[in-house]
Amino acid sequence: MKEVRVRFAPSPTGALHIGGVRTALYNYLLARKHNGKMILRIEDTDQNRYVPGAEQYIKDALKWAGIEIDEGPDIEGPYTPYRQSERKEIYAKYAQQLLKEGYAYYAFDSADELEAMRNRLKTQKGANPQYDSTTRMEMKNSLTLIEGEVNEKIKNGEPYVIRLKVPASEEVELIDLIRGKVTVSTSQIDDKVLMKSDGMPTYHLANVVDDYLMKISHVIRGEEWLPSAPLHVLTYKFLGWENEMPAFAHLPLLLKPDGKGKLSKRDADQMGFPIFPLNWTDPKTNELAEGFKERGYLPEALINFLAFLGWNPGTEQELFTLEELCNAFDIERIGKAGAKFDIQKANWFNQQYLRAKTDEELGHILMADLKVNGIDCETERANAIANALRERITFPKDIAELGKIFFIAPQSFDEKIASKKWNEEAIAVMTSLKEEVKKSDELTAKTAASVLEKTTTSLGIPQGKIMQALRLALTGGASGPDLMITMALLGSDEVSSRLTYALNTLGGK
RNA sequence: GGUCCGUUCGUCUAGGGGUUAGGACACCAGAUUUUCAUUCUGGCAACACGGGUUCGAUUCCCGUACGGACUACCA
Repeated sequence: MKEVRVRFAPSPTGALHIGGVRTALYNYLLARKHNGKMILRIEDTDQNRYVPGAEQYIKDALKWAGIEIDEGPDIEGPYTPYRQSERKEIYAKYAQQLLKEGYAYYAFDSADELEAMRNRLKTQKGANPQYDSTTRMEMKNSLTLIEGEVNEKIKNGEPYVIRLKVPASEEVELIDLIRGKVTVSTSQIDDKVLMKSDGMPTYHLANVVDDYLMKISHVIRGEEWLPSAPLHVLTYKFLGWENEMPAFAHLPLLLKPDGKGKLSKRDADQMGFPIFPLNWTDPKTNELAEGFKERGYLPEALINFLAFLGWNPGTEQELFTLEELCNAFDIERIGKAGAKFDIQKANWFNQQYLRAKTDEELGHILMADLKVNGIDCETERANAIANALRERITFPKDIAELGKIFFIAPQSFDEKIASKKWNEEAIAVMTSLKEEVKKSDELTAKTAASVLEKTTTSLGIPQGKIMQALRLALTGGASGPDLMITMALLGSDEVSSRLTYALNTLGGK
């Protein structure tokens, strides 16, 4: 089998979209599965849309996601350079070849002239106005102008583009690994611009030339490229590379969570979830878009989630490490239909991966978060708190959020619970408990339980009736980790003082 | 409008000519937890529609509907 070489070819026009991460991931998975190579190619042929920092962002994002690049802009490889803007002459050379062999032609039409042509054709019923075999002879190009005129214009520096001369009516066939055979008539394809007037190639020329030169074996890209894929096939043929053509796989799109359509930043903003892997500040508007990373998503969780949006292993295993994904991945098992982006499922994955961490790892996160707020905590205690909280967290920040009760005594109390549970019985138990608790110097979950039991039985009050009140007094809230563990973590002095405060504030004596 | 692609629970999906159409998320209920969460058990819930082909179609074929992508000197 031919060496598997795949490429992820983003355009540095802004932050990397989450859908782009998935495309990169599928490429990476295929490469790793077959011990092949993953290539990063920067498609920066549109100088107008170039955004400084975007390329670095893309690299950083892939790195964070765990997607390693084997060849790319700053990783040595046999087919440098990997930035298309640095390969201008290469494309020009192949454009010349096409020109010479009659597969392409010069065109001098201005933007206004093109628009006029489209407007003229639009009025005709059902017609699809395009620059193609039916219209090219009415336009200003090397097919309609005499040779001398063409040379003159070029010599005079008149702007021109090079267009592909698409045959009038031929069936172009393409085998897509996901969709099977796709057939399109060339009558539906227009004479696409290959070289722009600024001397840069368009995507259509550049991707074909580079994929061929870089010996790409599989082109895995979004479904939005499917309509132009036949054009690319045609280009391979005209360049004489039909036999070396890569295999194509067009991925289903990531759709909006509700309604239909491609997932966009707007949707994400509206639904309150990120769309970019990392924080991104738009250099034009200075607007900051929070990334998945900063929001607290673990890369392994996001990757696992993304992998399952459009692909599945056919087994009932849901949790996959990146390595397991590499082994299990199979293009054949990619679905055909678009997948709606359900952030709840992503949250679930995040929870799974977060819980799988050790107390030490979680404790470390807690300590770091506390430090930001000027709170110090010993490692051992942080680990114990992490352990108590581990089943209740979805994001790393939840540990500090839920764990702050261990460092900050409640100033106020949940009124609903207070009115419901803070009664005479509760007051009696708390009053007694605050004294009893002081007697045991080492408060553990076990001793806390026995002290509480002793107190309640001596007062003849069932424990269940005052548990909520106790939690309220200790934490100010109605939910949290195991109460006995909470007491142990607080220590007898703190328990006692919080009970005192609660009695003073909520009433008692 | 034209071209291409698609359509199994609310969501991600498995399956595939004869199945009680399976799993996961979410949701709901019960159990456990002397509290909330966790956990466990259970429940709700799907083959877009119409024609064929066939003994039999959710599965194959054709239409229809619906949805999406594309339709630039953007990628």
